[in-house]
Amino acid sequence: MKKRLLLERKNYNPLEFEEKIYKYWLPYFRAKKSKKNFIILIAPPNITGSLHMGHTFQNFILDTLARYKRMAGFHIVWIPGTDHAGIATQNVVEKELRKEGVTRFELGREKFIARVWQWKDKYGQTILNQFRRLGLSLDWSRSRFTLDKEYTKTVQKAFVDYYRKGLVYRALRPVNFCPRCQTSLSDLEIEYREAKGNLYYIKYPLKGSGFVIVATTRPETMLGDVALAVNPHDETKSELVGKIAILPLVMRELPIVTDQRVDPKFGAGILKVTPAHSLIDYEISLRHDLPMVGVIDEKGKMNHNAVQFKGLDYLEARRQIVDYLDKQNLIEKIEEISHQIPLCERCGTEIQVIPSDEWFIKMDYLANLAYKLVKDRKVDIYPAKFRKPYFDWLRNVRDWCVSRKLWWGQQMPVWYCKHCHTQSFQVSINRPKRKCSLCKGTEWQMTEEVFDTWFSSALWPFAILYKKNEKEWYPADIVASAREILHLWITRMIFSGQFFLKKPPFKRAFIHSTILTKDGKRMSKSLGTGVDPLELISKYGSDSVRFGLLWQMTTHQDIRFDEQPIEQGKKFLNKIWNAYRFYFMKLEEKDINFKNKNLSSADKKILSALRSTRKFCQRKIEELELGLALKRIYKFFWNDLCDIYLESWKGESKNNPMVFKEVMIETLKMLHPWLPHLTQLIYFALGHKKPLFFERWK
RNA sequence: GCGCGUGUAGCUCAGUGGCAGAGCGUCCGUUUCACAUACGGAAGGUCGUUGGUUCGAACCCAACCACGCGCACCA
Repeated sequence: MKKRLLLERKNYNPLEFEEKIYKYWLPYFRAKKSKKNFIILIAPPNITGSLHMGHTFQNFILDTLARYKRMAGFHIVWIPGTDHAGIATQNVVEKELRKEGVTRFELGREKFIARVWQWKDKYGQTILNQFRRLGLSLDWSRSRFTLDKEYTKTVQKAFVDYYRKGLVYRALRPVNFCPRCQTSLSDLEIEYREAKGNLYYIKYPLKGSGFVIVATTRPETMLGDVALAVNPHDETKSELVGKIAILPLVMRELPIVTDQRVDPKFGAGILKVTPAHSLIDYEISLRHDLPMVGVIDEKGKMNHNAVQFKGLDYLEARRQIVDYLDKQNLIEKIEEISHQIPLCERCGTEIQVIPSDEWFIKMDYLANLAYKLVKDRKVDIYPAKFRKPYFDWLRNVRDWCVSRKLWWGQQMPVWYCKHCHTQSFQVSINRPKRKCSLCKGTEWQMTEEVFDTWFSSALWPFAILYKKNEKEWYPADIVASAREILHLWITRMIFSGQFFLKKPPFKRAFIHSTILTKDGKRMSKSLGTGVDPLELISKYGSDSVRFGLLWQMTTHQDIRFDEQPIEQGKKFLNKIWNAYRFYFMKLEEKDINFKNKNLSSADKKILSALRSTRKFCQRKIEELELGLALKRIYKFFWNDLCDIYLESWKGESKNNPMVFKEVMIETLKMLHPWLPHLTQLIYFALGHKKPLFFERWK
């Protein structure tokens, strides 16, 4: 790729060169230990899909930063990887099976997992190849997967460690349960949908005489009622406190208690307490020492506590119970309301809250760790407006349910006695040698439960950046994340890192804006509102797309996607290409006297503009205001350099060729983080043989 | 309900107290020897609304309206 190339072509076509240039760079992306490392923690994409706008945007930001830092003298460490994405991947493969008419249960655990590995081999690579197409400066020789052997071991060890330090417990507690996925879910894996429903006002007779009215949207759970509750400050209800109500259908006696979680303005101002099927009710039951009576099982069917309704689907049970109550004249009225229904984030099935045997991590100590690190600025959550939601979440967080009854994930290092089953367990990586404390048996079986995929993600920085007695790149300088996984991922990495390595896993967490559709809606594959970044790249080239996205980037506002700035990017590439052509032509035409030290006024102006632009950009890049920096460079290039300075070279010119030369190379360096492929190509054409990112910004 | 953010040209957005800006789009003109993916020019705005502070407000303050997001509730 010589000078000739530049002179021959009046126009630049990015698609022609980008992939070749990327291949040329690869060996130079190797991570190595250095006194001046700049370490980036990648967000490993799920193996479920292909590159979307969010990945593209996030990694363009990081790559631009990486190239800038490299040109400021740092050695970059940026290691790629993919996430097994437990429930998400399991569901995609299940969907595939459904087309073949097979369920995962018919296939069996082992065969099913083999199927998922097949999926992983096929699609896990796809998304990484797409990262290459973006031009990211990643060290491919160290790529990791969250389910590789070493990683799994790290995850299991971490759990054992938590257990030994007393942060893990196993409990029968109501949890969010997806009847289709057949697993528990954390609060963060649920989404809500607005739906119309009925609010049933039901008469509960009082012991002695009279009755109270209780409103509920879910009459079928009333068979699990163990109390009624009113707000302690609700004077209109105070004479009820201490009385006993009778649960219709089963005639159970229900004490009437007070609890502040009751909203006196909702419904009839009386809450039926059903600890087995509501998290709030469960909390109330702990405060009042109430039992838990479950009536719905994990398939969403009524269980033996539901007397004559046993075996019915919960919706059918609701219908029959309302029917029964109505015949007994116990329905006061039915109101139509609009309320939020909890759905499984991954499959859309309505969530049931049911009691289930699960493993929990105590959050108070860990939440406190995470809180302090950000409060003391040991971790910079940036922009600062995300600090408040971070603190709020940690203040209110519940214990973390980390067990999942899925098949795809890291198996928990928990062993149950073959005879006593879940009554007796050991927590250890290897098969326990101890005797069972109940039956003295010595046969242990590893549990089929796996970890919440976010439990493993929380250990990502630890697993990929830290190795004892070897190269250590922990902690990272920066991680970038979408807003929606602030708690799911960022927060949990912070306390996990601090807990295990006594150091937070990164110095700065950058929460970048979201790319929305042109009408400000969420981009979603299923709604068909997504824009495929790869299509854009094959239309305009990677540099143009990078330009277009970064051009629109701000740190404080979401982006409404617009193809136009990408188009503008492509034109800009052409403008740059031609500016360098012009430079060549002039140098060839003129017999340059390099000893000339005189500067024209145009020389002085362009040097000054170059300096101030560079200074401005350095400041803005550190603030991650890449959009502002890019706009400034664009303006400098088009107006100061092309419109004024290059024009001043036309005709008779008193400009100094040395200045010309310097300005053109310095400008090329300044452009490189934004337009890496093009600038590298021109750099070659200028006669250089090394990667442009080895140059330094002055 | 609580919190965060946004509202500036047809569109996407810059603009932190001193003459309202950019890119695209639109209209008119130009193939002049780097680039028609270019160049020259033009039209286009009650800066969400109301009030306040100020010599002066797009910018600071208050209230309101609209939109987006997060959290909680969702019995």
